Amino acid sequence: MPYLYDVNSKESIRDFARMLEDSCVAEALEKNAMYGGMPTGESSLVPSKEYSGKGGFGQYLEEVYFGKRNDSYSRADFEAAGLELKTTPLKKLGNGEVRAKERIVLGIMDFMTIVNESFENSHFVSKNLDILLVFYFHDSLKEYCNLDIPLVDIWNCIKEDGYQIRKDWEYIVNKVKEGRAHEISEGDTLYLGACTKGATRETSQREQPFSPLLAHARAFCYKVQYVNHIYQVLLDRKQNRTVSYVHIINSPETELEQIVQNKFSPYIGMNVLMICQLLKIPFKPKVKNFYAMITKRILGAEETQQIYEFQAADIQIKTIRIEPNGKCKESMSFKQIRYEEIVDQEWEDSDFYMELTSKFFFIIFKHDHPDDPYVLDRVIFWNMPEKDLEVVKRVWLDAHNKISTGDYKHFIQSSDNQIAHVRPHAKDSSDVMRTPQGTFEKKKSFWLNRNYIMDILLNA
DNA sequence: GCATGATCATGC
DNA sequence: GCATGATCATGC
Repeated sequence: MPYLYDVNSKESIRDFARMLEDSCVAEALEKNAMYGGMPTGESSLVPSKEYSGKGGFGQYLEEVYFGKRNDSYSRADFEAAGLELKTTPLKKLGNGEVRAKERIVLGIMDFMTIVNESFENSHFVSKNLDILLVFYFHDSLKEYCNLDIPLVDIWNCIKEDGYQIRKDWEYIVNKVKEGRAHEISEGDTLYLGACTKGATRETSQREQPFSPLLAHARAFCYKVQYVNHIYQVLLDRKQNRTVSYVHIINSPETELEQIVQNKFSPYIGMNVLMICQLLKIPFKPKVKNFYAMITKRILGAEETQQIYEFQAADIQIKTIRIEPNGKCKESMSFKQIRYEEIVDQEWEDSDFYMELTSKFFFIIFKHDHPDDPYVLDRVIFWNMPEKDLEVVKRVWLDAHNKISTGDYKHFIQSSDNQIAHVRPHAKDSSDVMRTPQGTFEKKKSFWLNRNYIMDILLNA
């Protein structure tokens, strides 16, 4: 069969794939026909079998657009060229901004053999060096051939972010080496994550080499935050935009956490007013990005610059205030619950899970007297341990089930001591949101209990 | 106008 | 003193 691309050339495959950009499969095939025919000589948009579910669009694309049959999944998609095809869905937010809808799953981990691999010679690197990304707008009402494809490009994570990808890989593998595969969490790492694999917890338990405990089967993935970053970087390149970044990690030896601690250390013990004076930023603690701005400046970025790692991993900067009694005052709020969306979501694809498996950067202030200004006590990086995620999963499932059945009155409360709770988060009590039942209910959010936040600080 | 980080007000 | 519901303030 004549291909319209050279199966041995990444560039050729990419260029062929790029005819999908700002277009859709149906349109691109028409364009291709004008240039000399279909990739396989076929002219049908109808695949040999019906594809559906996760990965369905990818399989459809391989057959209908690239003229390949999906007979094997373990081989690289374009084996001869060393290129892996990944279709990745996007969604539009209410304000029109575009976000990745999901993580990109990169292949399952074998706990038993991975402990003998080095990063350079790893299965991960050999399989995922170059990935051909086809970003499309998720739309369950459209046929695959009509899905909008705004961006197509190759991502080489080693070239772009090699130092941190390597650290992430080694962090995950080290947990297996320490006999702690069952404690791996997607929140452990910045870009490369370890997401769970398998339908249920019960059927997805695997043995690990250095512990008798079974661990949840896991796959490497690009975390959803990193997928957002990839999309943004590739889009900026396509549109010839340049963004000014300050990189914290610039050699294999640099540790994000260490550098950040060093940069913050001169400011520990100072009150916020003094810090603002030194950094020459106005003291406006009510401004929404006030603490993000302080962080940026302390880490050496100008107002118009971004800290690369914070943006690429979407590290959540949160301030915590400790009162004279040693306790923190408030619970920590998260995004409001979209009642109509949550009922269709699985826990591990939910907004709350994505937020909780981000890395957190806590800026902790305290004061010894209610009238004293807050003093910077310390900063810590944190991510939620796997066992706590399991608890929050129950809170989420409870909310998920209650929303599905139309019960908006009996969510898990702070006093239930389940790490997280649900409570109102709105402009006022008339600020409501549509539900799957077609009614309107007060806007609510998930919150992390303030007791839990205090426990984190005590143990950190 | 809306989302969200922050904080208040009430009542047990 | 704390949980819970409610609301404010600001940026985009």
